[in-house]
Amino acid sequence: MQNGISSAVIRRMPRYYRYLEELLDNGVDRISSGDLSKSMHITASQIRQDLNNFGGFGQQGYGYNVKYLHDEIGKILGLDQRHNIIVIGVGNLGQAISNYVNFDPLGFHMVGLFDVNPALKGKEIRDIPIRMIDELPEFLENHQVDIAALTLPKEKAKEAADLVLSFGVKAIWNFALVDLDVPDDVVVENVHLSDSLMRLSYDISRKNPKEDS
Amino acid sequence: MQNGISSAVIRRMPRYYRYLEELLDNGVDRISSGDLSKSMHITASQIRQDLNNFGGFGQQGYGYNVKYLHDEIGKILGLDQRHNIIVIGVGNLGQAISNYVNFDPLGFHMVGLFDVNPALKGKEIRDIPIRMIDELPEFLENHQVDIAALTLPKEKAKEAADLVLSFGVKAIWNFALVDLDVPDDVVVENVHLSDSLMRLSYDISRKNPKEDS
DNA sequence: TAGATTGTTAATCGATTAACAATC
DNA sequence: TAGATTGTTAATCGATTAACAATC
Repeated sequence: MQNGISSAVIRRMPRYYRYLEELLDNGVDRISSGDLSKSMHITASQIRQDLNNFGGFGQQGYGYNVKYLHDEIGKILGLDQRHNIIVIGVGNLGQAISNYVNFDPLGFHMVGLFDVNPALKGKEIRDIPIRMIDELPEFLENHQVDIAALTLPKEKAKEAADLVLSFGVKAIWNFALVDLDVPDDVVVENVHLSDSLMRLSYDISRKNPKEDS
Repeated sequence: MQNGISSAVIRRMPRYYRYLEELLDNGVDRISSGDLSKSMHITASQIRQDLNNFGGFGQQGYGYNVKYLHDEIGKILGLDQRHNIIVIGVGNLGQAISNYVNFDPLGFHMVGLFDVNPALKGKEIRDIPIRMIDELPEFLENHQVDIAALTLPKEKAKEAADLVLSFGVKAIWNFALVDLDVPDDVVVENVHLSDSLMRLSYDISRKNPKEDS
């Protein structure tokens, strides 16, 4: 029931999870905030503050047990629960996401693919058939869908969002270049690739300024 | 030579750009911070503060000229300059990015595709042939490359990064799940899709808590 | 001129860092 | 026990919001 934890903290959690996983893979079984600090380039203070938003996972004089902390962060992030995902818009990006196998071990599973393009009908990606978008309502009524990934042009993204929301989907992973207005109980996570590219471009000009006055 | 502008501000700039573009498309030619505030759900104060980091683009009593502001933000983000991109790792994600046409109008152009998989050799995406990675050094010597997009497994991402850096590439668009350590004059923009999905998952649990205590 | 809205300074709020007592 | 390192409070720093004089 922990509420109101700042999004700055949340943004760092998956990164902790990743580092801890690597430590696990390397057979490290304990780590101090000081050592983690060095490898992550974050202050030890921030690490301890971040973790203590969720509970005291460490032990004075010892540090943190890697496996335990890893699993606890996993639970915080909801990775102990299964999440079923449908992908709406099976263009290049939609296909890439559907094919991406690394999501499965984290509990995210593709269960349905939808498009408007009849040429795709019946094709399969990792054994999942591509369905036409008009089959979506029936599908949503008969399957548990936790997340809808929107990988379609922005003009169509809004209606797709409205459609899935009207069938009770509560989470949208939005790759379309629109900001979706959704009710309070729905969550949206945006992945705007061109925004990312523009920030990179900004940093490039800043580091290698041409002749800006 | 504007330096030290906070990354919180930079993170918002592409979004302003997008909203202004939409206003332009709709034939709107002036906008006040108050009106923009309403549609973007940001305070008017923040909008004015953000913009004034770069200069006074508005006019008292009038607001901002949409076309002018749009173009100025474009310049700030470096969109007035051409950026040549190579994609290393032409798997599903690499193909998706290579096919994404929306980057071109922003000045980002794919100029080379590289992979290790011989089966891909000679295939083309949008008229760009896929080359083998051992052709990369020669390519870098003969072509202007501004950005290297790394869309390959994390084990290979580090060596790919080292390789392009040794040939003078100064910007990396990193989709691999590693944090790259790079020299000071190199910029890295990370797109970690699974991090994004984990944040979404966190928000889902927060809004619809199961039986957490 | 009167009204509107910016640019900018000052006030508030929140996030990061530092310090240290608690404790394993 | 002595040493190490956490959890947590206090201090600092930075970002957001509010207010208002400047000015178109």
